[in-house]
Amino acid sequence: MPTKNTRRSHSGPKRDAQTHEAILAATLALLDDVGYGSLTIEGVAAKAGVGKTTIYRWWPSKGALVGEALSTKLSKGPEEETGDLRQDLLQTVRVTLENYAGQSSPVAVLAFAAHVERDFDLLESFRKDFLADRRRHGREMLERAVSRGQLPQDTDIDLMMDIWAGAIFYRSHITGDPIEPDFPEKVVQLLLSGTLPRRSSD
Amino acid sequence: MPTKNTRRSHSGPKRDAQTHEAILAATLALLDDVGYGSLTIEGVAAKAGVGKTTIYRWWPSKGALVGEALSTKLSKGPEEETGDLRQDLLQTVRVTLENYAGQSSPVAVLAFAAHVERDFDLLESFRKDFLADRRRHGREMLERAVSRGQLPQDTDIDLMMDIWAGAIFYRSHITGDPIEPDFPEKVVQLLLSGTLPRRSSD
Amino acid sequence: MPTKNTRRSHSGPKRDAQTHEAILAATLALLDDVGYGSLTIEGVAAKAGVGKTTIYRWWPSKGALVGEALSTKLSKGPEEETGDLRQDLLQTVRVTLENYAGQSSPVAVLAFAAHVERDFDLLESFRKDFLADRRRHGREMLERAVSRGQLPQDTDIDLMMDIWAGAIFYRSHITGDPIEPDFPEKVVQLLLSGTLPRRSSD
Amino acid sequence: MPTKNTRRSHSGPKRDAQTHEAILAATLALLDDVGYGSLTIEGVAAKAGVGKTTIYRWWPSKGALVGEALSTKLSKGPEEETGDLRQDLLQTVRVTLENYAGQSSPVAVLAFAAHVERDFDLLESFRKDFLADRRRHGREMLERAVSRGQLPQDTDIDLMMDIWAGAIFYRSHITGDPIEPDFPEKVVQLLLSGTLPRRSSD
DNA sequence: ATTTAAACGAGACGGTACGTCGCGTCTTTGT
DNA sequence: ACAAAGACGCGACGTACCGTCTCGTTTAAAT
Repeated sequence: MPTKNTRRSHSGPKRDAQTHEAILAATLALLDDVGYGSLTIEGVAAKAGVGKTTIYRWWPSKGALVGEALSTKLSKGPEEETGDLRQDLLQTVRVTLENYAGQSSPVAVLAFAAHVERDFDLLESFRKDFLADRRRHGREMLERAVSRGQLPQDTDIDLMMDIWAGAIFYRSHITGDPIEPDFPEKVVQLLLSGTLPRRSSD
Repeated sequence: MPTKNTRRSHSGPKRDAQTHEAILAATLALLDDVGYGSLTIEGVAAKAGVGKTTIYRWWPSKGALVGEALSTKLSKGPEEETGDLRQDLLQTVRVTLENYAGQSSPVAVLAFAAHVERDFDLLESFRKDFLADRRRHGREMLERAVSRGQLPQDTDIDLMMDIWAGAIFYRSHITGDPIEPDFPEKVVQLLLSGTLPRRSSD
Repeated sequence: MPTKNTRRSHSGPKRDAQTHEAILAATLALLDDVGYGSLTIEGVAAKAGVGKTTIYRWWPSKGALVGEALSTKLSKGPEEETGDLRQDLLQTVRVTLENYAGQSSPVAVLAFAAHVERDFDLLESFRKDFLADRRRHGREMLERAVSRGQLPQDTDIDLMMDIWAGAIFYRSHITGDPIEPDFPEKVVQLLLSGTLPRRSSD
Repeated sequence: MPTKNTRRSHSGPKRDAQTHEAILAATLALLDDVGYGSLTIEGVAAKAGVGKTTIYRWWPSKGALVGEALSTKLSKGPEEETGDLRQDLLQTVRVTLENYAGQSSPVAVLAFAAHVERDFDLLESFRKDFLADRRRHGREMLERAVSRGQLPQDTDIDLMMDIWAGAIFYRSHITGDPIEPDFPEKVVQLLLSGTLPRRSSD
């Protein structure tokens, strides 16, 4: 069965797909060029060759616009799962690293998150849509590891995710220290075995 | 007739200590009320009963002003050290938690950090002064633990600090999930022993 | 003894005279160039090399700005009076002609009047200040003529003024017919003696 | 299936007479409500229940639309002529008074005239069609009076018309003074006999 | 004790961007 | 097929703050 078009009687959004994409592209370009704080709707409009009105018609605020633009860029997780906990964890950490510290406009995530904190509506959709989508894979992967007995029944999955995401986020945006290629391995090692020496083999 | 003027100023540039404090206090108050993004120099000046000029005389930018205001609020670490690694770590994590997720204006930290990312001069002093001051205690505490043999020689101290600070930062500012009272214990436990079950007692 | 505030009447408007004049000049220039309807505050600001804010600080609306600009251009009446009714009337009609149909920005008067009709505050000041100032001379001149017996006691002075001003206004702005040099004489002649032939000499 | 649609129009361009009238009616209604300056095409379209496109299809500009709307409201002159100059003049002045100062949307005439001054095409048709139509009756009436010897051969008919129309226009739109019921009589008296006392009877 | 130079409050200034409104054109959609 | 509905690029609106710049007025230090 082809279209199950849910549009009722008529009209619908009627929005111009090309224009829409031009706006998102201009937004991402300007995030790279000038950063979130200096990004202006007028600037996006000019760069996209579009009227300001068109932007305001579809996005209620700069935050919402940037949020959608970032959504199109950030991965929701690796595609495959090996069943090997350490390997799967490593894959997931690497995706997070790419999302939060990759070369292309990662800086904006911080400013976007900052902006979002004061905008309740946007905060809702940021957490419900954006974040939840990107945490789902990791959560399910860990849940499977628990059910397979690779992790204890009482494992705090949220804590694990906050630790790896937080470490990446904090290092890349707050301390600014370089993130070495073995950073994901180290994080995974610490997550699994901690820092203290083990009596027996690891 | 005794002066009702309590001013006592002296050193270097003739700046008025009362005025200075009124500005910082107004800044902190407005951070709480309206957030970093909506904080304006004009607003601070009005709230402090001060001319804009006076603010611009002493701080080059909104970021610098907020940075100094936050510095006066955020702790540099616990005063004492027990020598018990787990206890000392717990104390330090709790201070970080208070700094980043305490009730009073913690939100601004995120926005401040976001702003700072595009302001190179400010970024420098933020990392060299503000952050380094607040990381020094934890680093030295961990270094002592290593030298006492409580932690392996090759312990990645920066990684440990990024993990606890990042977890707190990420949960309080990004996911927004509640932080339970046992959160520091859980973080410390994971930092020390990881998630995997140990063969022998922990 | 508390400080008695020595500030009493000072500060005042503190406005920049040069800027003020540049704005009025730019306004008059643009009235000539593009007309009242197409005159924009942004245009005036740009031409005067001034921020929009400065204009809005001192004038509440485009109408008020144009009103003041026109006030500086339009004469309040001839300086001298001969006592010869026909001559004095002629002088006054000629001033009105120059005001309403002179080469420099007379067109704007019509549009200004049109705008003013929907702006009650501006209408008040237009009639109380602008118009009254420009009608005073004619009214007093005619009153003196009445008291000298040159005109009947029951002369309707307002009607006379409306007739000559209206004729000029109507011809120059509504019908657009050319106004010949003898137009003032013809108006004065009609005002004094009407159109019908007189039994005796005129 | 027979149409229950009562629309019947078709001649020339296929324009819908009902729609056309609805637009003109909405235009007049909005002229009264908000005035010429605040009248918008979008407002007319909304009030008439019509698409903007339809308006733009038939009228090139707001001025043209208002011009046509006003044309349908303003009289071209009294129907009968008595041959008594004073009476006929009085009738004509009264019609002009009703057109320019009557209760229904007279204000718009001024604004329309103002707009028209900068729109050359519209100005042409305003003067050639609208005005000429409404001045024809007065002109012909006066010409007949001249040919009957009731007025001198060299009477300046245009001047007479400008004087009564101008006086009405000026008083109602510029000075704003009230127009008493005997205003037409006074104007006619002055037009015919002037202000100066006559030696013999009037 | 008086002078003097700074720091101060106030706020005007030239600007930039805001978010809104209406323009006149062009496209889609439903009857 | 036509016209309503309305999206579009555009330009001006009037507002809020920016950071700079005079203005007098304190006020503490150096005469």
